[in-house]
Amino acid sequence: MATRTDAPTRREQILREAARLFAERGFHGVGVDEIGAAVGISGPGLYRHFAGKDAMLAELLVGISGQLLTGAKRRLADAEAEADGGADGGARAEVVLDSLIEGHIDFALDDRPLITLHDRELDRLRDSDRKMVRQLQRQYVELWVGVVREVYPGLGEPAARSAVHSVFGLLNSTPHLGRGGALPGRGATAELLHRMARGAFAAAGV
Amino acid sequence: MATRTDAPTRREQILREAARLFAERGFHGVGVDEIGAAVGISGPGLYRHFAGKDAMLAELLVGISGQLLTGAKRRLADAEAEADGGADGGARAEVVLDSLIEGHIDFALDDRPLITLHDRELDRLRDSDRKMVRQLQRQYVELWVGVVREVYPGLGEPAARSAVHSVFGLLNSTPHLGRGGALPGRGATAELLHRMARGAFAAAGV
DNA sequence: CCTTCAGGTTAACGACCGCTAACCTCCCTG
DNA sequence: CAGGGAGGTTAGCGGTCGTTAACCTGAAGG
Repeated sequence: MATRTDAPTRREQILREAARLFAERGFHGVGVDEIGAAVGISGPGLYRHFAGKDAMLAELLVGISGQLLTGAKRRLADAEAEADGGADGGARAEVVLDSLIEGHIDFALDDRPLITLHDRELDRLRDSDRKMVRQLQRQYVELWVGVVREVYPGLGEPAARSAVHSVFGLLNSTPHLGRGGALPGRGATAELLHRMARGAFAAAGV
Repeated sequence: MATRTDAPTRREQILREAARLFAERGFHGVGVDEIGAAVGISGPGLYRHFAGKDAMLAELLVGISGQLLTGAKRRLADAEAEADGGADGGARAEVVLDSLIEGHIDFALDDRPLITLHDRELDRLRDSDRKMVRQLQRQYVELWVGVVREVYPGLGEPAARSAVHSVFGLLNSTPHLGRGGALPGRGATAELLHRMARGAFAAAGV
C-alpha cells in the first residue's frame, strides 16, 4: 500500500473542503465564495482548477463510486488468490463478504462527507456524469449481490439486491452517529456495524 | 382509526407536492414557482397559505417527527394495555419492538419523500424549528432505545443508541429500492425489511 | 534579462429566486 | 343587493449566485 506523505495538491484541498461543505449544507446551499474561503483563496480563483461548481461535484461522485468499486474488486481478487488451494467455495464467499463489509465500513467511517454526498446529490449532475456514476454504483451492487447469494443460496436475486441496498443504508448511517453519545471508539463502532450487517444478511437469507 | 374520505385541502395538496419536489431536487433546488405549478396555481399564490418557503419545510419536518413519535407512543401504550394480565415483560417488549418496526416500515414505504426529507434537509430550518424537530427525533430514538434494551439486556446504552440509528438507516433505505428490480410486492418488501431489522438487533445484542 | 505561465485578485454582468404590492374575481352572507 | 374576505393573478424589487473579464505577481527557463 502506497501511503502518501507529500502535501495535498490545491485541487485535492479544494475537493476535500467542497465535499465537507456540500455534505453539510447541500450542493445548492454552498456558494463558490465559501468553497474558496475554505481553502484560503477567494471565489473565482477556483476556476483556475475546475471548470465550474458542477465539475467539482462530478469529480467527487465519480471518484467515490470508482474507489468503492475498485476496492471491492481488489478484495474479491485477493480472496480468490489466497484460497486457491481450498475447494470450499462457501467458506471463501463468507470471507469475501466479511472483507466487503469491512471495506465499506472503513469508507463510511473515514469519509463521512463523501458517503453523505454519494446518495444525496446524485441528481445534481449532468446527464453523462450521472450515467457514469450510476453504472459504477450498479456494478458495485451487483458484485455484492453475487457474493451474498453465494453465502445464502436460498436468497433470490431481487431479494438479495434489496438486502444489499438495505445493508448499505445501515452502514451509511455513520453520519447520524456523530451527534451526541456515540460509541467510545472507532473500533467498537466498526465492530458493531459489522455484526449488525452480518445479522441482517443472515435474517434475510431465510 | 379515522380514515379520511374528504378531499385534501389546498394546504395539504401543497405540502404533498412540496415534499415530493424537495425530496427529488433538494430544498434549494426547487423554486416557489415550481411548487405552485405542481398544484395548479402560480408562484406567489402560495403565500396565501404559507408564510414562506421555509415555513413549508418546517411544517413538513415537524409534522413527520411528531407523527413518528405519536405513533410510537401509541403502539407502546397499546401493548402495555393489551398485556396487563401476563407478567412476562420480556415477551411484551418483543411484541412492542415488532410493532415499532412495523410502524416505521409502514411510514418508510408509504411516505418515501418525507422519510428522505427527514434526514436530509434538517439544517435548512430556522433555529427554533430545528430544535423542535431534534427534540422530537431524540424522544423517538430514546423510546426505541428503551424497548431494545429491554429485549437485549446485554446491550449498553451507547451501543443500543447506535444500533437504533443504524436500523433506521436500514429501514429508511426504501427510496433506494425503487430504481429497477425491486421486490415483487409491498408486503414482501415489508417482511424482508422487518426480518433484517430484527436480525440486525439480534446481532448487536451480543 | 526578457518571457511565459500558473495562480491569484477585484469588478461586474446576467440570471434566478424569494417575496411584496397592487389588483382582480368569485362566493358567501346579512 | 351591498360588501367583504378567500384565493387567485401579474409586475417588479432586491439580493444572491455562478461565471467571465481584465488585470496583477512571482517564480522558472532559455
